[in-house]
This record gives sequence, C-alpha cells and structure tokens, in this order.
Amino acid sequence: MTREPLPTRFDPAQVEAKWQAEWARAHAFRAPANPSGRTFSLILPPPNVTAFLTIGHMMGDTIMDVLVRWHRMQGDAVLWAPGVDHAGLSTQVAVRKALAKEGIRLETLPRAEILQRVEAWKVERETRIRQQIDAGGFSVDWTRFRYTMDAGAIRATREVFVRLYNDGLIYRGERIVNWDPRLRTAISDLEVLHREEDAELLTIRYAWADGSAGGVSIATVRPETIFGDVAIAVHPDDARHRSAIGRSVRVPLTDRSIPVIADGGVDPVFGTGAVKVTPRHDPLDYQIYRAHQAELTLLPTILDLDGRLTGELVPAAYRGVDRERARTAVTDALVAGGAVEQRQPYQHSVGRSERSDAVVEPLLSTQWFVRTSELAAPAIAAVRDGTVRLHPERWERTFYSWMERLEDWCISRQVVWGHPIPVYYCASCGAAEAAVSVPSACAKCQHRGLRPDPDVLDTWFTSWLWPFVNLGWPEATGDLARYYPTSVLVTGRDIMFFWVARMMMAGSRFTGTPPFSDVYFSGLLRDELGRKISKSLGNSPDPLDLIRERGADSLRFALVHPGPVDQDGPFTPGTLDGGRNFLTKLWNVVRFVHGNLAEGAEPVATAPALPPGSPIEHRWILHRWRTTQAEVDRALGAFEFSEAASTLYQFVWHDLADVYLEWVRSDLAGANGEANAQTARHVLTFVTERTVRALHPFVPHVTEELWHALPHAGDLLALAPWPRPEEAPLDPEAEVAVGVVLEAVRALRHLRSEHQVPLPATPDGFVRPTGPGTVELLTGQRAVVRRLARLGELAILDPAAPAPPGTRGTVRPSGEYFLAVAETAPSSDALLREQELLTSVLTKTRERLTDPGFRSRAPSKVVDEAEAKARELTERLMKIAEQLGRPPAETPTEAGE
RNA sequence: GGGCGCGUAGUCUAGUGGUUAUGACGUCACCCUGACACGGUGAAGACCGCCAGUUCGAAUCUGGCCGCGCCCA
Repeated sequence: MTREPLPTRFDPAQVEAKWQAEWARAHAFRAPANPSGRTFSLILPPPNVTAFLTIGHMMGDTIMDVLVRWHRMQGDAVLWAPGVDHAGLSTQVAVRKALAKEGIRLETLPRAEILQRVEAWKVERETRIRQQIDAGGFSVDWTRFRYTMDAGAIRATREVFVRLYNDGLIYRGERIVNWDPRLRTAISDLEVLHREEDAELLTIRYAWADGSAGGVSIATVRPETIFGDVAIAVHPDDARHRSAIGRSVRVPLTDRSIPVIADGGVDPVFGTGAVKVTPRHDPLDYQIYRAHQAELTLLPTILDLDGRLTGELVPAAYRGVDRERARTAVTDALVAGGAVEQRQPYQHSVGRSERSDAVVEPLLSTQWFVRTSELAAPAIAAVRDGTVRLHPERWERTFYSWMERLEDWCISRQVVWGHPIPVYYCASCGAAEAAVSVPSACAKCQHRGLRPDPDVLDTWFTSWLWPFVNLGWPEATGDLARYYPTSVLVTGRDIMFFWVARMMMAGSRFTGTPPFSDVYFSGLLRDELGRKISKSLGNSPDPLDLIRERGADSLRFALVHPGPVDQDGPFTPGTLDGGRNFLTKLWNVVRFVHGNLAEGAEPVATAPALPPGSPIEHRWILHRWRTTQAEVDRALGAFEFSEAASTLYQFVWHDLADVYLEWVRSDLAGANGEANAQTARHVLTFVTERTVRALHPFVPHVTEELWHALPHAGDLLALAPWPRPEEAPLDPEAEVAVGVVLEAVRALRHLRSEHQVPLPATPDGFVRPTGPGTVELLTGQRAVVRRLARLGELAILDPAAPAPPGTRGTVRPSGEYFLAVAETAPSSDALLREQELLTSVLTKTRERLTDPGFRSRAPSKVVDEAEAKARELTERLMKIAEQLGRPPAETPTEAGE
C-alpha cells in the first residue's frame, strides 16, 4: 500500500469524489443513537431555499466542519444536523420574479398553484444546496436533515404559537407596523434597513381657520399626507406657538379645520417647532393621537396597501395616485396656492424593506405580536452568567444593548408561503381560538362555521425553534435527550438579533435551557470592490465553480487562513492561490516521505525515544511538532481558527519542509549510519502522519488521501484519533542548538547572496564563534552547515583567531561568519545598514541605562537584560567596525585557510 | 443623533507596559539543486492615524482630534 508512488500532482476532483463516497459508505458522519461519553452537537444554520450557498456560507460551514471533525477525532459522539429554511417572504419574492419573466403576476394565480410553484422551486434549490454541502466535504449527518415546513416543524410551530397565545405572550392588536407596499405585507422592525437619503423639506403654512391673518407653519418631507392630518402639534413650552394652542387651522388644499394641540413629544428644534399629525401613517403621530384621543375624533386612512392615496378626505384628483407621484403633485399645488414658505434640500433616514427595497410605510394595522421583553430575560441572564458565551466576546455588548430594549415582534405576514397562523374565528359567536390541530367546531358555542386566520407566520417564528425542533421537539426523542442543548452555534453576526437572540429566548422558554453554550460569529467577506459578499447583492462566486477549479480543500483552507475569520476580510480570485499552494506543498512533503520509506513500513505507534546526545535535528523537529500540536489544540479550543490553521501552515512549510527535510536528506541516505537513517525515517513518519491527522479538520480530502499513502492504523482518517502533543517531548536544548546552526546557515547564505556568488560555486566558509560552546556545536554540525549553505570547506576558527583574508564577513550573535569571495565580487552595504541599526539600538539602550529613574524603578531583571544587551551590541559593533575596516577582498592567492 | 468597533510595510495581519515590531500576499535579485517554479535562497519595504497625558519606559494604558466600518434611532 505504501509502495505505490504518489502521483506527482494532487488531483482534487478525483481525490475528493473518492473520499466523499468512502465516508458515505462507512456512514462516518452518522451521529450515534446511543452515545457513551462526551457529545458534541450543533445545527447547521438552515440556509434559505431562496438561493444557493455563497462563499460566506462556505466559510461558516468550514468553521463548523473544523470543530466537528476535531471533536469526532477526539472520540466525541458528534451530531451535526443539516436543514433548509422555507424563507417565506424571500422565497415568495423569488418566485414572483421568476413568474414575472413568464409574464405572470403572482397575485393572479390561485393560492394552490402558487404553493405548487413554490414547492417546485424549493425542491430544485434544496437539491443544489445539498450538492454544495457535499462538495465542500462538510461532514453533516444527512439522516438528521430537516426542513422548516416538514410535518414536525409544522407541529412544533403550531404548538409554540398556541402555548404563547394561551400564556398571553402572543396577542393580536392594532399597531403602527412597517408595511412593505410592494410585497403587500407587514414586516418586522429588523427587516427594515435605514439609510440616509436626499429629500426635500417643505415649510407649509396652515392658515387660521377663522380667516384671520397668519397661521401656523410646519415642516415636513411628506406633504402628500396632509389629507390625513388631524391636528397640528407644538411643544407646550414653546413660546413661539403658545398662543396658537387651542386655535384651529385649515388644512391646505381642503376645507377641513384641525386643532392646534400641545404635546411634549414634539421636538421644538426640528423645523418650525410645529408638526402635522397624521396618526395612521406615522408612529410618532400615532402616539400623539393616542394621548389626545379625547379631542381628536378622526383617525383617517389616506394610503392603501399599495402605497396609493385613498379615502374620502383625499381630493379626487389625488385618489389612486402613488405616494411618490402624489408628493410631487401636492407640492406643486401647495406652491401654486402660496402655502409653501420654504423648500430646502434635506437628508434624512429612510427605512426600506430588506426584501423588496420599497420605502417602508408606517401603517396602522391589525397584526399578531409576540411580547418579547418577557422572553428576553432568561436569554440576557444566560449570557451574563456565562451559560452562553459569545465569540468574539465583544459582541456581548451589542447583544445586551438590543435585548434590553426590545419592541414587540410582529409575526404576522400577508403572504401565501409560510405556516398559517393557527387561529380560528367562529362565524357565529366570534370567538377566536388557537389550536394545534384544526378544530372542527367552535370551542365556545360548538358552531361548525370556523374561519382560519388569513395570515401566515414570519419565517423566524419557526427558525427560532430550530435547535430543538431539528432534534424532534415537541416529541421527547432520543436525539433531544442526548444531543440537546447543542454545543455551539456558528453564524454571521448579521443575524444576531433575527435569529441567535430569538433562539435563546425560545430555548429557555420551551426547553428550560439555552439551546447552545457557545456562539461563534464569523466575519463577513468582501469582494474586490470592498462590498460585502451576499446573496442579495449576487456578488458571490458559485462555490461549486471554485471547487471545480481548485478543489474543496483549497477553498476551505483559503477561507480560514491567513486572515482572521472573526473579522471582515477580502475574498478575491487570488485568495484561493494560497490554499492551493499549501496543499501542493503538503502533497510534496508526503511524497518525499513516502519515497523514503522502507518496504512495508509499519504504522508508527509512538515517537522514538531520543536521549540527550541524540542528533539534534530529530529532537528539534519532535519538539517543534509538540509545540505546534499544543498550540493547535489551544487555538481550536479558543475558537481561533485562523491561528490554528496558520500554526500548522508555518510548521509544515518552514519547520518540516524547509529545515527538517533538507537536513535529513543525508541522514536518510545513510551518511550518518544505518541507525540514524532508521531514526530519521521513524521521526519523519511519525511527524508527517501526525501532522496530516491534525490538518484533517481543515482539509479533509487531501489528508485522507495522504494518510492512506503513509503507514497508518485504521480505516478512515475521518475516524482516526486526534494527535496528542504529549506523544513527543519538549526539548528546549535542541531548539537552542538548532537555532544556532540555522543562524550559521543563514549568515553564510546571506553572504553568498550579497556578494553574488553564483549558485553552482562552492566557496569556502569560516566561522569565528562567540564562545567555546558554539565552537563545539558548529564543529559537530559542520557537515550540515556546509551542505545547506553549499560550501566547499567550513573552517571553525578559534574565537581569538584573526579574520581570514580574502573573505567578506558578517556578524551574528553566535559569531562572525566569513565567505571566500573573488576579488571582483561586488561589495554590499548590508554591514553598514546593520551598523546603523545596531548603533541606534545601542544608543537607546544606553540612554535608558543612564536614566536614574530606570535603574531605581524598573525591575532588576529588565535592567540586567538591558546591560547584557548593551554589552552584546558593543561587542558586535566592534566586530562590524573591524569587518568594515578590512580591505576589500584581497588577491585570491593570499586567500586560504 | 446614540452606541459599538477599527486605524501597524503596496495589501491583509500578529502583537494588551521593556522585542532589533510577527507572518502571509505582492515587489526586487539570483536559481528549473535529485518532493515541490503552485518551488528554493536572499533582500528591500512600517516615524505602529494625529496631538496631549500617565509611566523610569507606550504600538500596547487614559483623554482629545481626524479617518473608516457596523449596529440602533
């Protein structure tokens, strides 16, 4: 098995398909029905069936899969439950658009046919979403797949509604709601996006009703609503208007008179300090109306559900005219009538519907609401006492600030697609009843003529139940008992309020427990133009295309490395290169190891025991592996995904490939004896196999393939145990020693490069080490330094020996390094730059040391360090000065040892 | 208007009181060296947004200012 040579190139398409099939065949991701020991569970935030997954979904899914595979390898019973969300409003919008292309208006279709169309759309999308999840290699348990409108979700949604209704936490009432005139439905506060927009502020004079001169002027951006005015309101303390209070004015363009009233809610600083009151079409005006209900008899409707002027109070000329057009027309008429005193450009915040982009119309309307403030308390407490932890932690403040001033949640929607509100009205006695199963007769009067409520529920009214509904609630299922509450939730912070907060409310209310203990908010990705990548903008590449081009593993790795995943970051076409390059590197490392293994090599159960005095390179790489593995564990436990990926990247590329592989080439070739060659193979196999395992959560396919090419124990890497750092010892001594060797190699390579020694040449090198310990170390490692720096001979000089002639040199903490160069070799100013840098550092250090405050107040450790540093710098600068003072390369005949 | 967050090489980023400021991408030079040119080696590139303050000592703590982003009105 290990002798088949690995292909020179990694072919993602073939490898990924192969292992996805193997994992499926082995049911590797099925959650155990009767787990023993630790469990780890989470739900996949159900994507909307409106659209396909974006690159942003891929990032979240990758983060979840990293956690899931990490826990699975640790032996936890893992449940990762996927699902899709019916997304009532957005799906209906999408279907409406699709119909429009066929020239059909959604409203003209019978309800049954709309439902049929939506269902067909949903099936198509769901299929594609499942493909995308599989193509990414995400290890979800498809047997736990759920849909927010399947039978169980219907049952649960109705159950929750009925309970809240019976507990008085759901009510039906007339409130000012956010009305989307394009979609003809109410939407919740959260679905309104506010933006600064340009408008015109008109100052309009309302003349005194009694015909006397003057009147009251008000400022407004909505002149078309004057027909709905029931009063003019001023602040009671506003001296400018005090005399107007109690008098009446005439509404321009009409014969109607309205009173001037005093109300503390009026902002005296805005406009003229007087405002028109149009209670059915403005939340603040409605409040004023409620406070003055006794004096104000009228509560007129002047806008219909499409946003057109309507009603008897509106002059016939404007009836049926859209609010935008009516605004212009009314403005013109007011100007013509001389009622406009001032017109000025004005910027103000406009609310638009997230789904349709229509300007939201505040509208007095009868809708269903949830009293959320009562439900919020346990959720707030859970975060406060640490039962639920948010990552990154800073989002807690945002969470509190929203939760602590919740408005009631409008849950009724006037759309076709969704869970019907389970309320039934008796045609005879008028009683309303909420019921889980459709009642056949009125509970009060037994009348059989029951009319269902016409509205459907906000989709989030189902989504907020997802963590427990997905596991079978309200049935007392085994999954619920074993895997609830779930462990973690990974999502975008843009739905913190929509979803995360509400899930916590629902979880606490209906199960007695918050539905998860950790929430991880990932950042948003931005495109090349800096816009956030989203499905609504349509600027996400199709993940399936990217996977086809570069492979799922490249995509996954690129998404968590090197940028932090908890902040916003760019995703550009070039982003994927890093992932692909790393996988190629990893592939080639394993190819090298594989090619150096003995026939029928056995799986490496343990790291070789290397007593002090063993070759430092083996001890060093085991030490590096151990610290890497420990850091990966720490980072994953702290939700620092890019830190974990980055740590592994650095280890594979720099420690393992750049240093260790190059170092042990000769060991493997037997240059240092057969025993050492065996040690090298043993260490190499151990480290590589463990590293491949540790990378599996990030890049599952390629690691599964490589793992099978290496000596290994077990059938699938996906189910193999997670490496433990303790398998190898810490070895600081080896780390220090290798550090010196690498410094020597780098110093000599630097000299080659600075003096343009051509690569094929093998000039002689010299070291004048700082101390006897270094003499001994470098003498022992002479061969490897020679090889890695491509030297002819390497002479280790006595610390007191003179600088060798015919050389150029450089100064490092471990000593001075010299390279024999030709007389014609170009000189370098690297030494001068070094001198300049060190001089400035020395100056600063000396300044500190001469400062009496520093000596008396700084810890003695810091003072000692500064003194040591000053000594070392002085010494190095002396050596640099000596180097600089030496004549340029002397004639080659004088060079030599 | 209120709140939160962020300003570190061309770009992204690590770094919560003492470091010669980390890494990646990009750039430049040399190299197809026997796992890898999706590569190797070396190099250049940062007055840590600005101004004060605290401190023996500030990228790091405090305040103000400037700029950017997000959330809520």
